[in-house]
Amino acid sequence: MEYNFQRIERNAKNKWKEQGIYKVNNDSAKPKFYILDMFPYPSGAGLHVGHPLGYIASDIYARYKRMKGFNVLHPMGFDAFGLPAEQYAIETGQHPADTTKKNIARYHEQLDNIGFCYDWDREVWTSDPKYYKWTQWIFLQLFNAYFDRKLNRAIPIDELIATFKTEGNSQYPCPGDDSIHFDTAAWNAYGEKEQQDILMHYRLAFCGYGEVNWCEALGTVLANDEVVNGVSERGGHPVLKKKLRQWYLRITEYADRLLQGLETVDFSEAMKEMQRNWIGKSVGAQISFKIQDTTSNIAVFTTRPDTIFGVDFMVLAPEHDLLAAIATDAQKQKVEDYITYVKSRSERERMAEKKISGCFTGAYAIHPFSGKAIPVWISEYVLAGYGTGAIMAVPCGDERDHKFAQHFNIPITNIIGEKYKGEEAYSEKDFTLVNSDFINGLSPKEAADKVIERMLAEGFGEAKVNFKMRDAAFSRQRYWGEPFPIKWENGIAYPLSEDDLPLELPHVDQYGPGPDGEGPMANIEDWKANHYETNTMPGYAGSSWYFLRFMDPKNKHTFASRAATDYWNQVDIYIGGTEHAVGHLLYSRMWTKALYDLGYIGFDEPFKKLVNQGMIQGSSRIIYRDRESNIFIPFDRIHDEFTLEELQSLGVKSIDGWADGMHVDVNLVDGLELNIEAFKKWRPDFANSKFLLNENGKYLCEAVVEKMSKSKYNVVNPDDIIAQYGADTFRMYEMFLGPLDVSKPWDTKGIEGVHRFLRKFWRLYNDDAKGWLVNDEAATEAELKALHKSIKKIEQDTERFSFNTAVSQFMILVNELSDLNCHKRAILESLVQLICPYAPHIAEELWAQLGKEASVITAEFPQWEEKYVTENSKVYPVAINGKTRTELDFALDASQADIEQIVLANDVVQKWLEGNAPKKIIFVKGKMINIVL
RNA sequence: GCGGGUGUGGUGAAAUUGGUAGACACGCUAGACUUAGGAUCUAGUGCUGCGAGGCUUGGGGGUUCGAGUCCCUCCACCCGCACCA
Repeated sequence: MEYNFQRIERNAKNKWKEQGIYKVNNDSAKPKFYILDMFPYPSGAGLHVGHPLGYIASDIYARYKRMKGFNVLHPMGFDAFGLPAEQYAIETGQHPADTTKKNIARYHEQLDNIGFCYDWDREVWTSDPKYYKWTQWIFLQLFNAYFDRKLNRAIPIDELIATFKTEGNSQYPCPGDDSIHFDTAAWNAYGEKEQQDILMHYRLAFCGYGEVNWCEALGTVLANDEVVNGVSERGGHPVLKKKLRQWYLRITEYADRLLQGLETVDFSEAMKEMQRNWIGKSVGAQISFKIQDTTSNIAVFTTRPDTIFGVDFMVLAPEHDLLAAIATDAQKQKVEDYITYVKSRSERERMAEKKISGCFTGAYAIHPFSGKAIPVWISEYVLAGYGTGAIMAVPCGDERDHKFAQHFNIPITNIIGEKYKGEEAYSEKDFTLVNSDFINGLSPKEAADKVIERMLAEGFGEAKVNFKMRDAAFSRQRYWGEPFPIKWENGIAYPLSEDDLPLELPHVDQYGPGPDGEGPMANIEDWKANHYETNTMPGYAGSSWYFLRFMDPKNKHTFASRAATDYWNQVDIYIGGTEHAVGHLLYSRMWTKALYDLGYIGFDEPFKKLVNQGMIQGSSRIIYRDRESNIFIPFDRIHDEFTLEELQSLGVKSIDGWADGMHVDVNLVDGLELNIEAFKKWRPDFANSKFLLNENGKYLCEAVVEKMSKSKYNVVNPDDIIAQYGADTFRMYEMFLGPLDVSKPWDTKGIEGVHRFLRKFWRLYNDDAKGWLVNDEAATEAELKALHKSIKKIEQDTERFSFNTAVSQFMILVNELSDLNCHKRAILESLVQLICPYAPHIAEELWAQLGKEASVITAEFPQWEEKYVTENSKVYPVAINGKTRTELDFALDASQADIEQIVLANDVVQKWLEGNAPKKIIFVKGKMINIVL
C-alpha cells in the first residue's frame, strides 16, 4: 500500500472531529498545562508559510504534553480589530465586520489544514461584542482605579476620594500633575468638574492631550513609519505635529513592578533586556535653573549631577512650554524657523539624525552654584516626552553634548582633568573631579551624593528616578476598534454602568475621518447625540487579556471565573515573535498586574515562559529586462557582453546594457530557473518579450531574501504545499528548517527530503506491493538501542524546543531501522507514539493499522529505558597538540594509566612523537585524549 | 542615533557543558534497477594537494594542552523604537 497522504490526512481529521478529541475541560485529575500562541490578525492575504512556524511548534509541544499526561489548554482566536480592515473598507466600501469574518473563515480553513489540536469551542474574536464587553469592563476597572505608591499597587479610586474628603492629597502626590495640592477644605469646596479633573490625573486609564502626527490632507493621524521626510508615505502630503485629546494608560506607575516581574519569568535575556531598556529606569537628579532676567525656572533631569560644574550650555526640546517666555526678541525669528523645521520631523528621524542642528534662544540660565551665565539652546535631539524635555549639557562628559559644543563653537569646561583630551567626551566614571568648587577631588559617585544633598538643602534640586517609558496612548481616531464605555457631559467623562455593556460599535456606511481630528464615530448622529466618546481603543486593547478569556470563553457573568483562572493560572508557555517585545507583552503584563491588584485573578505575571520564534522570510526572484529592446537577460549573464549572433537571432541590434529588475512570482520559478511560458501567461504584457539564455539554455533569476509580501510575489501559501506533500510533511519540514528562534528564508526545494523521509517511515510498515509488513518477532539489542536512544534524544529535544534536531533524529532512526530491515511491532508501535506530536495524521493511520481502537492522540508518549542507552565503551579521538590524528576504542571504566600506555604505543602516535617523550597527556574521560609535544 | 539579534560547505543547518567542526537534509556527480522516472537503491561530495599533509566556523588580536563556543576589537546584515498588529 502506498503512502497516500491525502486519504490518510482526510480520514484522520474526520475521526478527530467526530470524536471531539481536542475538547478541553476545566476540571481534570491531571496536572494542567497552558500553551498559547500569539493569536493572529486575520489579514486579507491569508496565512503564508511563515505564520504557522510558531503554531506548529506549540502544537507539537501541546500534543507531547498531552501524551505525557497533562490536561493541556491550547486555544486559538483572532485579534480582529485593526487598521488594515478599516483602510480596506475606505478603499472598497466593504464593511470591516464583513471582511474580517471572511478573513477569519479563510484562516480557519488554513489552520485546520495543518492539523492543529486547538479546542475551537474556546475560540474568541476581539471584535465580537461578547468579547469586547469585557475589554470595556476591564477598561472601566482601570478608569476606576489609581496606583497607590505607598502600597505599590492599584486601588479603587473610591478609596482615594474618601481620603481626599478627610485629609486632602498631601500623602498622595498627583502622578499626572505634581503641582496639584489641596487640603480637605479645598477638596470639599471644589465643584464636580474640578474634582473630576483632579481625579483624572490619578486614574489608571485617563484622558489627556498628546501630540500626534497629523496629516491634514488625509484628515488622519499617522504612525511614525507612515511618515517619511515630513510627508505621508501614502500621497506625500505634509504631516505636522498636532495636539489631540487622547486616552492613556498610566503604565509608568507600574514601571518598577514591570522591572521586578522580569526576575520571576522565564524570558530570554535578550527579551528581558529589551523590556528593561524600554522601561529605561535611570537614577539621577532633577535640578532647577533660573533664567536670567525672567521669572522662569527650567528643570532638567540628569543622571550625572556630579558634572554640574561642567555645564556649558542647556538644551531644550523645541516643543518646550517655556520657550516662548524666554526666547529673546533678537532670536525669536530664528527660533520660530527652527521650530517649523522640527515640526515636520518625526521622532524617529530626530533620533536617527547624525547632522547636528540647533538654535540659540538668546536666553541664559544661571548656574545654581557658581552663578555663571549658561546659554540656552534648542535642538531636535532633545525630546519633549523624555524627562523634563530639557537637559544640562556637559560637553566634556557626554559625546553628544561634545559634538554639539564643537559644532556651535561653545567653549568647553574641563572638569575631568587629564583624562579629557579635548577631542572627544570622557564618559567613564573613573576619575577625580577638578574645576568643580566644593566637589573637587571627589569621585563622581561621592560628588553626586554631595551635590544632591546640597541642592536639597538649598531647595533647587532633588534626587529623582526617571523612566524612559511613557504612558501608553490608548485611543485612536478610528472606527474599527472597541468603543470606550464613556459618556461626556459638561466636559466630564462618565463611565457607563456595567449593565450597559457592551457598548456596541454602531454600523456605519462610510469610514472617513470626522471633523477636527476626530474619528469616524464623530460623523454618527446617534452617537454624538448620546455624547459617547468618539475615539476607539487601539489594537492592543483586546490582545492585552485574551489569554484569560480562553480559560472561560463562554462566561456571561465575568471575563473569566475565578475558579477557571485559578485552575489554568499562568500561561506556561507563550510562543510568538520578538516584534512584540515591548508593545503587547508590556501591556498584557500591566493589565494582568492591575487585575491582580484589584483582586480579580490570583497571579500578576501572565506568561511564565516565553519562547520566541524567528521570521520566515521570502526568497524573491528577480528578472532583468533591457527596456530598449524588451529582452530579458539571465542573471548569470547580466554583466556579459552579448555576441552579435545571439542578438541577431532575437532580431535586435544591440542592448544598452542597463537592465530593469522586476519581481517575478516565485511559483513560476524552479529553483532559479524561470518557466518562461508560465511567465508569459502570468504577464501577457510581456508575451512578446524575448529571453536570452545562458550556456545551459536556461533563464536564471536572481534570488533575494526579504519579507514575504504580496507585492514582492514571493508569498508561498501553505495550502499549496499541503496539497502537494501533505500536512505532516509540511509540519516536519517547517521544524526541520532550522532552530525555532532564528529567521530564515523559505525554500520549497528542501521539502522533498522530509517527504522522502515520511515515505521511508511508511515503508517500515507497508510495502507498495507486498502490503502490511509488521511482524511479531522479538526485537534485537541493536533495534532496541536505536529506538531507545532516539526516544531519549527526541524527548530532550522536544523539551528544549529544538525541533529541528528532533526531526533529524527521526531520520537517523528510520534510516537505521531500514538498514536493519526491522518491521517488528515491538519497535514500530513505540515509533508511532513517538512521531505522533510531529506527524499526527500518519501516526493515526498506522496506529489503526496496528489494530488499536482508540486514537493515537490519547496514547502515551513512549518511555526510554536506561539499560538500552548506556554505552560501555567510547571511541576516543586521539589528538596531538590539539589536532585529531587517530581514534582508539576504550572501555569507559578503563584506567587512565592503561589508556595512556596503549595510546603511546599506537603507530600513528609513535609517528608523530618521532621518538620524543610527550610533555603532557590530557585525558578527559568520555571525551578525548590530547598529547602535548 | 538608541536597543536587541545573527554571521559555520554551493544551500538549510548540527556541534545542549571549552573537547573529533560540518550530524541530518537539499543540491550536485557517478552507477544500479526500470517501458518510463520528478520512484527506489548504492557510492562520492568543505577547500586545496598525486600524496604525506596543509587550510577552514564574517575580519583581526588574545586566553587555553585544546576555541564555532570565553575575552578584546572591527565589519556586514536583520528586527524594534511608542497610531501596523
